[in-house]
Amino acid sequence: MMGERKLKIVFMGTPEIAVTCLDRLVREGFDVAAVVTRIDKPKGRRAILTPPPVKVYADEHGIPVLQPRTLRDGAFAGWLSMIDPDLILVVAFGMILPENVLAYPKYGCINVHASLLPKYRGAAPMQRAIMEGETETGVTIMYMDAGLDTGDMIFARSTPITDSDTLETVHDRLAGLGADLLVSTVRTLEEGKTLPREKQNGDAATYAAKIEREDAELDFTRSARELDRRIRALSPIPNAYFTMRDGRTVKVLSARPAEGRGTPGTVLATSFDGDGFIRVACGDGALDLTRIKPEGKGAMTAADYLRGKKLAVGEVL
RNA sequence: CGCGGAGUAGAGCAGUUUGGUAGCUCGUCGGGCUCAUAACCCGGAGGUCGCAGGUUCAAGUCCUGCCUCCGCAA
Repeated sequence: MMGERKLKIVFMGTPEIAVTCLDRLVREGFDVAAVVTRIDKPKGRRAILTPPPVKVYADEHGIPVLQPRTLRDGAFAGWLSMIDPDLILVVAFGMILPENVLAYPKYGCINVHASLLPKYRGAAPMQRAIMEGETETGVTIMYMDAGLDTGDMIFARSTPITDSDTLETVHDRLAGLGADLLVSTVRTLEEGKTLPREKQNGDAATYAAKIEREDAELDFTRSARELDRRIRALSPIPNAYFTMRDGRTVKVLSARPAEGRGTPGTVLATSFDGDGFIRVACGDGALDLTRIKPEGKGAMTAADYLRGKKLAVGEVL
């Protein structure tokens, strides 16, 4: 086609959601000249050095990978001018881009963020949105600037959050939407057209802080609805948990709100029907725990747990 | 050598301290019974107790080495 120009792209990203986007770009035939991702980090009990998903993908597809320790030195600047990209695409990268990098590509640095900006700027937008009981969320494509997710918005697309959504389902949906929008974005640029550009309303901004251990703790004095959201927002990683009287920890893999009342943390009822459930009284209502993972054990249904451990109507927390 | 829990029937567990015939709750198979229940009653099958070696008359249990799973921490 006339006026089309192939843009040389550098892709920066780290986890799965970035792989989804990168994969789509590659499949669509865009010129991904190189990938930048974070350095391998120790994972698991033996502290085994594990490469980020994006590195694994890039290696499998023969795309050059750079894993800089910092972006703020001459080495990175030199590498960048050697590649000389027209456009930098960033998806869940995990490192701050310094001014000289932001200013380098002719077509700018474009980011995919998993929320409807300006809400939920920051590290854990999907988890926070589910936790807060939002009924919809989405993805936003934006031009990056020096602030944290504060750049001008290009495209956005929303998706509802239902009562049965978990981090996993929302993540997968947003990854798909993000990849779609990213493709449209690059395609528009290659067609020589101008992208829409809208400033964020900073007054409406909220911040989605990284999930800390304390965020995953279930406090049964809170409402059942709230706890249910927290469980879904942290499933399957890292999973919400509570601590039993003996100090052992129990992760709640899945649960659902139920009728019932009592002193928070009290077991109100148990069932062996199907997967079974353990009904725990909350500050408001009750929660049926259906799949759990006791400390040191594997995942199991409530029924399985009850088969091995006698549970009367005693307290839990 | 980061800290800790665990591996026993298809599932979840007890038994290990004080070595002495493999146990519980389910599931499963066969039979009976009920309007009904995580139903109930009767009977049966199903285990090289993670792997290897050692001690012992005798090891799920004690000793040594190894493998695997899980929680915390990074």
